[in-house]
Amino acid sequence: MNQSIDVLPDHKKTQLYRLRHSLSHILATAVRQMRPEVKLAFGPPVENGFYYDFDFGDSPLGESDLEEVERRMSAVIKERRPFVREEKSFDEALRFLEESGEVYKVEYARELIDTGVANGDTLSFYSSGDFTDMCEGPHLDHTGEVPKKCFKLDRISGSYWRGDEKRPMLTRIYGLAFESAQELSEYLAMRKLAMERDHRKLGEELDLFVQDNEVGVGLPLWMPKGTVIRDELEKWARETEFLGGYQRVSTPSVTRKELYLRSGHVPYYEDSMYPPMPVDENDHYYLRPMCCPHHHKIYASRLRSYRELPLRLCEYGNVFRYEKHGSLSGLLRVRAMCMNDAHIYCTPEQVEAEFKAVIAMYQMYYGHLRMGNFRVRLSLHDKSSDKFVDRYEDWEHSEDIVRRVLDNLGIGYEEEAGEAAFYGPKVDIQVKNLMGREETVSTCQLDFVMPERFDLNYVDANGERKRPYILHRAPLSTHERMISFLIEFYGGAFPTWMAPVQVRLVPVNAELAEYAQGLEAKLRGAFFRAETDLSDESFNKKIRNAVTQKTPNIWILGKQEMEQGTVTWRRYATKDQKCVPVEDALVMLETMRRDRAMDNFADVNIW
RNA sequence: GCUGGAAUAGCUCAGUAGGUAGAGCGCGUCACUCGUAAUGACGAGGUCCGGGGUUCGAUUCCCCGUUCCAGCUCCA
Repeated sequence: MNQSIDVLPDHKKTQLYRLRHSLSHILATAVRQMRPEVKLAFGPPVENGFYYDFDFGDSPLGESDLEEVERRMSAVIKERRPFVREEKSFDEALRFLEESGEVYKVEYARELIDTGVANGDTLSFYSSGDFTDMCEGPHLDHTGEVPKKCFKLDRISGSYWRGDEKRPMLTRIYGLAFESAQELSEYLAMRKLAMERDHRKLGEELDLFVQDNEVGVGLPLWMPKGTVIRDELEKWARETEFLGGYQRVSTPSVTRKELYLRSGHVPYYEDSMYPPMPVDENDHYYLRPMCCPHHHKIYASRLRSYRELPLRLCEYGNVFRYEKHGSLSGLLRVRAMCMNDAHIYCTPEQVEAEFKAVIAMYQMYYGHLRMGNFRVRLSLHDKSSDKFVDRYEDWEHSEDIVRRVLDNLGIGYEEEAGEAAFYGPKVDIQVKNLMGREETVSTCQLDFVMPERFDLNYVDANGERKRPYILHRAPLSTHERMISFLIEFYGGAFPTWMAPVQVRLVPVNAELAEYAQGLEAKLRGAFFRAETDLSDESFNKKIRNAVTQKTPNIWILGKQEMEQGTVTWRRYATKDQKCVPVEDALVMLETMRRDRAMDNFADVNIW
């Protein structure tokens, strides 16, 4: 969609870029053969391929038409049509587009001209055969340069013109394209493999969570095994927060409207909240979409001295957000979630150090979990939007603070305007899931608005009342989102400390059952989640079942082990095994649990 | 919320040119008692998503709804 005609950046000069861009023109050429009346919108190259947006009016193409489109594209490629660039003056360009009825192109051309993005006094067009499109290029020399079988139409879906839901809904056709047939098939194979790790699929297979229509959409039910993972994360957070000087609080999930009028969430974010519940005569209650106002109220419950600051209040709190139906997805986007929330109230002098400490905590968590596949986004306000509070100097000031913290820590980040919270800038950890959809996992926000709205203050050393700053932070995100990413990232294989079943005891035959159960009791006595396979299955099948469930540790018990007081310990991550005396094995397990060893990775040595 | 697609056994899916359905896995029973990824036999499971319509008859065709999937939008 980025069709600015500035000097071409490097990535646009690559052969792959030209290939994908040319294929989007070839796609449009084929589509126009089938629907001569079609109106063209944007058709850029994108990651893994290209797309083109069409307005089909009353005769849309559907999924079943893609095969024919692809056939026609191949025919165009065979014709070796040259791509010819032509510059048209502004007037000429507009006349041409208007005459061909390209209303979307006309709008875009006018915008390029009006905003001065079009440098010089011309707009460029590319023609290949009878198809001409306004386009900055570059393209292949001719359609015959498209390698054989290097592309595939992938999906067809809707998209709004200019990404604006108030404007017409267009039809977008996505294609995959690579420089060779082999790369395409490799990509397809990779994607197929990746889908095996889909948290929705694994969540069901591993019995982690379910959704039930009678309960409601976007309201997952956590099964016993999934709850183990939540509990372990929470336990870790409690320890980490205790060491970080946080204090735990507990606050309710429903609240009077008054609170959200004060915070400003009503009316600004009312659309994203569950509708209010009428209670008593004139009172309305909301399910809370976040915990902050409750924590602010705890802060405000009495006068605070500077000696108490920073005050760090934390809570794994349930929050409820009325997300749009079509955006719900597994655990990734839900309407009820449990958030690793905390609010830090501090003096202006303390802000930087506190922000730094929070970022350090993020680095610790992400480093430990080996979640290296994220980008850091510095989310700033956007002056042209009315979504943000209107306090220019505070924005500049607080954005500087956050930027400075990131710079000092040497953290690479990308700034994005318009992504801030309405009350302040934030640092977001952005992670892509298997489908390539990027979501914010964790966020840390600097808030200069709520202290005033809630009239929060503290008494400084001189006896004067001052406004504190507030940091909002959620490094472990919500259980729902974090665990959805962990499932996919780990392929469902959790480290021992988080695993629903930590040790699966597999007796070689029925005679060993009693011994196995004794060992299980011993493990459970030491608070390990151990299970014995007492089924009548073959030994091979028992191993297979334990492996399929991705149990991190299988303890195999045969006659020899019983006699020697050992276990044969098979690791999931490596398939290695080792015979270990029972007492030693217990100590090793204790160590793994204490250190939260990431033994789901093969390079982690546990013996 | 919007556009498109889908919904058949617990799961993955086949099928019926309109005459109420089948496989594999899983589950149950029995036999087997087994040393590192699937022992064998038998059996039980279905309002073919829900509601209307057309029809002698609808899982199949039409309409409406629900849910799921993909994309768009949104995302404190």
